[in-house]
This record gives sequence, C-alpha cells and structure tokens, in this order.
Amino acid sequence: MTEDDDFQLETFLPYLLNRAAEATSLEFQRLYKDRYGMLRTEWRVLYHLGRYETLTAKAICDRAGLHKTKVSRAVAALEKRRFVARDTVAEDRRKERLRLTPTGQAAFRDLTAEARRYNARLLANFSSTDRKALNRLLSSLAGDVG
Amino acid sequence: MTEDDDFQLETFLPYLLNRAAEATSLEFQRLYKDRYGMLRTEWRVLYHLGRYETLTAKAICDRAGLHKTKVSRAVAALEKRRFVARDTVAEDRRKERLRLTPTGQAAFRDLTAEARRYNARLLANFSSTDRKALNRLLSSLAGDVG
DNA sequence: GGCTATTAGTTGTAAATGTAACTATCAACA
DNA sequence: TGTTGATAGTTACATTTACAACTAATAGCC
Repeated sequence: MTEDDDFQLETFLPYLLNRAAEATSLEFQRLYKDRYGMLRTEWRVLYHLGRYETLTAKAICDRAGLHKTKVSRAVAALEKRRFVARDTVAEDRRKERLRLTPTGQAAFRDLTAEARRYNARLLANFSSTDRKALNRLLSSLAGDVG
Repeated sequence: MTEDDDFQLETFLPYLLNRAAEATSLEFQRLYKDRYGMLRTEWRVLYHLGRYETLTAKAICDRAGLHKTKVSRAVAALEKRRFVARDTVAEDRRKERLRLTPTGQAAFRDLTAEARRYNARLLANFSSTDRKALNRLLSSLAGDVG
C-alpha cells in the first residue's frame, strides 16, 4: 500500500461529521427526551410550530426537510401528549392547521432556552473566527448556497 | 421575544452538524449499500479488519466506538456474505479472531479507494486553511483531545 | 478444587425508521 | 357532471436499532 493509496477513516469527512454530530447531540437529546419524552423529530416539529405559530404538516415537511410519514407520526405523538392541537382547514379539508397548546408553548420556551445555553457552551471554547468558520463550512457542506 | 432570547435552529451546532453529516454521508452510503449490500456498521467493521488484519469483536468495539451487539450483528452479516471469516482463539475460547476473506479484502480495497476519491471531492472547494480548520474543529467537537 | 465475579459474544424484544401502498379530498378539464 | 390526476395525510410492513437478558468461558481467590 503506497502512501498515496492510503486511506484513514480519521480524515474521512463524513466520519468526522458524524462523530461530531453524535457527540454534540447526545446531551441535548437527553434533555428533550428525559424532560418531555420527545424524539428528535418531535422536537423539530415542536420547534417549527413554536417559531411559526400555525403550519400544516406539509409546510413542516418542506421547512424542516422531513418526510411526511415522520412528521405525521411526530404530530400524532405530540398530540397524544397534548403539546399540539389541530383543526382541519374548512376551505381544503385535506389540510390540517397545527398549533402548539399552552403546554407545547411552555415546552418550546424551555427547550429553546436550553438550546441557546447549550449552544453557547459548545461554542465557548472557540474564537469568534472559529465560530464564523464553523458556520460557513458546515452550511456549505450541508448544501446551502452561499 | 427579545433579540437576546431569540433562538434559531439554523445556528444550532448539533443541527448544523447533523445536516452536514447526513448530506455528506448519503452518496457514499449508497455506494457500499448498492454495491455490496452493506450497512454503515458493516462498512465500519470491514474497514477496521482491512486496516488491522486480525481483530476480535471486542477490539473492534473499542477502536470503532461501537456497541458489541452492533458489531456482533455486523460480523454475522459480513460472514454470511463471505466477506469475513472467524476462528475461535485456542488460548481463550470466548474470543474469536476475525479476518477478511479475499472477497472482503477486495471490497475493502474498492471502498477505501472510493472513499479517498469521495473525500477529495468533498474537500475540493475548500482551501488548505479551511481543510485544516475543519479537521481541527470537528475533532475538537467530537471530543478528541488536542 | 470450587465459589463468585468478569469478560466475549449472542439473542429476544420493543421502539424507531424507511418505503410503499393506502384513503380522502380537491383541481382540471372534457 | 364525471373522470383523471394530483395533493395531504395515514397506515402497514419490513428493516434497523437500542437495551436488557442471556450463554459460555475465564480469572481470582478462599
């Protein structure tokens, strides 16, 4: 195996990204799981509803980049635990207007506050230059333009 | 909601990392899946065996940071498809010495070559400074010292 | 030797995910 | 009007994973 042929998993970007993602997600995941019994998709749906007030499931799919079955199940779970309520839209009875209940809103406020703190802690050891670089590089890798 | 209270998912590091990890893993995943019918854990196990020749399942767990049940099932799957063979160790019959078959070695060479190319393509748009920063920042986030 | 604790690895079971097929409603247009 | 196609959302099933319990073998110690 020549030096040129050599491949090291440790420099493989998907691997590095996965490890970093797992490591940084773990603690926050425990938070919404232990405190509210939520899965990641449920937290994501909660976030979007908290942020945009009223959305259809389809709108959440588009904004969050989640598949409709995932969203469907997440909404059902959130509804069962009274975080989310829904009304069918009169003008188009295929659609359902989703919104957070007061309980859901409280969870949203709590979790976003925790997320902010958590993010700050993750970034605490990086310089402002590093932070900018991280954002730029990750956004680019995630396929965002610009 | 004051400016200070504001939380945006788009700047949440775990979210950014997950999106980048998913985006960069997708294409390579299709490769080992379509070409060899492997799952991620199986590719990881194959990699470690290709790189270190002979390992026990436990050694793979430790090196790869994988749970023993995952490794156990990955090894079973790789064995069924004749990528991996095993012998019980005479001195300690709990242990099994795992190694790649010639078929497994061929798959290893093929996939690592693809991985190298794929990684190069992912990094092609970044300057050498950016690449160094990426490595450093991701390693740090993944919990590596240094 | 014979008990207890560890260790290597496997298996059972419940939860989670992906994919495709399904229902219900609406839109378009003959 | 009624037929065809698209859209919103759910359900069914197969695959994957997580976690705990399990078997088999060894180690330590009396």
